[in-house]
Amino acid sequence: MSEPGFAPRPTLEAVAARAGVSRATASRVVNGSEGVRAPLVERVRRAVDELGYVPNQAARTLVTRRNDAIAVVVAEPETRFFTDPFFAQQVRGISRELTAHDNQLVLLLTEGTADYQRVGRYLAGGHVDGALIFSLHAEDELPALARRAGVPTVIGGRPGWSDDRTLYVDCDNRGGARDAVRYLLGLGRRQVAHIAGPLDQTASVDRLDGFRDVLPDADPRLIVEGDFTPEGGARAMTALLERVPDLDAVFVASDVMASGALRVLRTVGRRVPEDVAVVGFDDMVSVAEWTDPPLTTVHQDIEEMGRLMAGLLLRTLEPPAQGGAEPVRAASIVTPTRLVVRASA
Amino acid sequence: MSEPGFAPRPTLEAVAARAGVSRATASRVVNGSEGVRAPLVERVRRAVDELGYVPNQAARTLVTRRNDAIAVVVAEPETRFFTDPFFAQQVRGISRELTAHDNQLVLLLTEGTADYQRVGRYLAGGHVDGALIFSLHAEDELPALARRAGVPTVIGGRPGWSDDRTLYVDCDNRGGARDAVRYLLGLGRRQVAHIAGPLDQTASVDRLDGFRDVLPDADPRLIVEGDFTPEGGARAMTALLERVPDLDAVFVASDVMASGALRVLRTVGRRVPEDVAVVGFDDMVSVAEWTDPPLTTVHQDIEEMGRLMAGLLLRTLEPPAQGGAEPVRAASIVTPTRLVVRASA
DNA sequence: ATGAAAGCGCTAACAT
DNA sequence: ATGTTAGCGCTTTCAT
Repeated sequence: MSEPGFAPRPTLEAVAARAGVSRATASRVVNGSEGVRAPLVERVRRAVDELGYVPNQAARTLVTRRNDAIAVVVAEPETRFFTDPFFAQQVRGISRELTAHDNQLVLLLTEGTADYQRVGRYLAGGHVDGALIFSLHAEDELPALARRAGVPTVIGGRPGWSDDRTLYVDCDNRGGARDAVRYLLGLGRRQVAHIAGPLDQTASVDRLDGFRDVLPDADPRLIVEGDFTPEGGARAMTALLERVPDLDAVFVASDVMASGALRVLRTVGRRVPEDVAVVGFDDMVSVAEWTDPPLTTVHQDIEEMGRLMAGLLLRTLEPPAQGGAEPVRAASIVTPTRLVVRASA
Repeated sequence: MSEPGFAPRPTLEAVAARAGVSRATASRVVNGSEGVRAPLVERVRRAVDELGYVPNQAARTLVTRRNDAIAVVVAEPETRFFTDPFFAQQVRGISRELTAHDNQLVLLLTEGTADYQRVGRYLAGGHVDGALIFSLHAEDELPALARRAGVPTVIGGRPGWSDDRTLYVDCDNRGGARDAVRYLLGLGRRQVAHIAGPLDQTASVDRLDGFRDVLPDADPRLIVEGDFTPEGGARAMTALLERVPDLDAVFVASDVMASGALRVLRTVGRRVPEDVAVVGFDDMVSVAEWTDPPLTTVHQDIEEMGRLMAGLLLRTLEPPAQGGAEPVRAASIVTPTRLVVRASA
């Protein structure tokens, strides 16, 4: 299977020879350029089929400077990437969009900043036409790295700095959080707590801000920082229960953390939603529908966001349409959220 | 960030000029070849740094025929790929091994056979040096496709056909299943059922065979086929309960399915393990430790298998060591399993 | 509409 | 030890 030196792949040259045309014409046919007469097209096509010709991508890239591949860079320990369905759905959206445009997805996993150099080299090496960067914590230098490498980038989630040359796709975290808290209040809850995500990520901060928009005078003890894992959610819930034993509701910044919180609640015998109402965030179906009880949560269309990211990047890559009209500047996207009511609140 | 026509990346030529050497020497330094005198090496290094030179991969690939990239092809709806922690762990092992050898991972997701052509083109296009193929169902033509493309391949899981030119990495499914069933019997259980995986996959068949090795005369009604999802496990459990109400143990072919089965058991009020003992397969920690009760299961080192797959493939790719000795033929690998006892049995 | 020819940036013989 | 040179397979002017 790996015997070296076997059947070399046919080249364009071979196709041209077989079709009795020049390499240039063969190339035109292969790339679907206009202006090759039908019979020739036909002959070249046949030659391609007969030979099983497939263009050599390296050669093509060398001249076109196009890879038709984009990198997905995840600045998060691989553990979380694979454990958290959030990424899964996002990547799925991306993959779909890229595939639809004949682009490949190159996955670059980083296990801490030690890998950043490797990623930098890769991006600068011209392997990919663009990059999608994920899960940035404050001060993350991945985007800067991509910029230095001259690789167009779209970021997943609002970056910590503002600067409108940086494109990103995010959902309305703050608005979604407000909806969640208002809903809880509407239920008549009086002591609403919040389990936040890691506060070095904007999504966490935005959700916390939404919480505060509605409850500006909330007792600070009602707010605990988690880490987007079930264990973290469990720990946070335990802490909350200890500090504010009479809480009657909690808005958790992610479904995954909420699942951990629910577990703790069940363990200590608090009924959900009777004693404590719980609202999550994300609407990760695989989590929210399977918790006990099923989770009321803020829905965001994660897969769609992935698709949007890829679409935005691809658009950025397109040649600046030469119609005299000023090119429509690609812009960041913020998608809406909506509350999905299940049983936990 | 995407302004076209800005700072072209420096070429080797530029580095050579700046260092005052020939392109060849610059190349030697960049690639760490022996036999360049220290002062020159120094000068070239400096030029590289000053210019921020990074080799153009396309150009390099064109001549070396090496991509330093391998494809991971998953023959499974993306949904399952991202939902099932099994893949996650496997990919993680692969990613680690590849990274350690400076190889990139290109993820090729296929959503049904419609995508096979696309994958075939990609493999044949010479984008990657090899492929790792996953989750094959019977009659899957992905491996044939890779072979036609001339791309060395290692398969995850024993393929359905035998032919020892095909390399694969799998765990001892049959032995693990035997251990599980024997353990259940050792507990004094008399009516041991089995929830199998999809029987068009060898892993499922092998686990079922292990079950039968120990219980050759098991009532056929004790065996139900699932689909490696929690829902499938739940359905299978329900069916089992209906057919054989007095069953007192069940060996489930995957932890993920077992989680669904446990849910059903809880719902209908059977205590685990008192009324029904449950043993899973995989030891997917994120699942097995979090079920209620925690799952006794057959452990396989999934991440390690990923690593082994990548290692095996990389070895296949190496030039056939020129020491006169006959090259050690790379061989398929079967890893051991072991029972991990938690609370469910 | 088609062909000839000039590279894209790099590595690897081959010379020196 | 270093430089010269010939491609790798392809796209793309530029002629015709």
